[in-house]
Amino acid sequence: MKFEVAKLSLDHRKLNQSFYLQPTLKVARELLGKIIVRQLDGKILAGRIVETEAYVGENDPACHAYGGMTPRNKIMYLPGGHAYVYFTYGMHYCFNVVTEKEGFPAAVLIRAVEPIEGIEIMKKFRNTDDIYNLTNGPAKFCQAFKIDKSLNGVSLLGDEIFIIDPGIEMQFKIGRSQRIGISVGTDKKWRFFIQGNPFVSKVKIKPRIKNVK
DNA sequence: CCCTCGATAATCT
DNA sequence: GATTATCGAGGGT
Repeated sequence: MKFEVAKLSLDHRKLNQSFYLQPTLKVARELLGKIIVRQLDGKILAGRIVETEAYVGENDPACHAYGGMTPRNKIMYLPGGHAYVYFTYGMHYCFNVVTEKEGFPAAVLIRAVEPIEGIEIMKKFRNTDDIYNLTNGPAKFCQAFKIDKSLNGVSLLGDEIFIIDPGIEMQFKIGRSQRIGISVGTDKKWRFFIQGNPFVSKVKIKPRIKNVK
């Protein structure tokens, strides 16, 4: 049947665990151009990853694992190749790819993708027809792909959500900047994106206000 | 186009 | 009690 053929093809190109066990900054860069696939009720949603951010270990003050393990961040301590999904600002989800070996808490935040398949479904989930506003932000991507905490901790080698190599050479320049929306760790340029791609998020560097009474 | 601000609740201290 | 790896509405330019 049609669905099985598609599934076999996707399995063939699925990134394996050794990819995710690599250093987080490398994974963050190499995820650019890869295709993230969500299977939902027999339907496929897919998009090209165009923007990522790295969060690396207990010494990175912007990483959720800064200061050690908590109930929320324990998924980051799993071996690379798991999904880490968290809830923030009282209404949004963010999706991360866990990286590196078991016990080392690190992950890559998927900040934006370019819609490829299932675009009409994404428009419904996002309640907009503007294709440039579907997936150009970490919480927008989650809403478009129906990602919530039920995916927290699932394996990226499974069928619910995974990443594949498109198998064709794509030429692009990688841009980098400090990470977005954080108040610490702003000295690290650990945000990566495909330069010139129109589906990259609109950047607003958060103004630093500290010690204000 | 731009910028400011409010929403809204899990999470951690 | 404070903060938050965000987004969209609203109003000004």
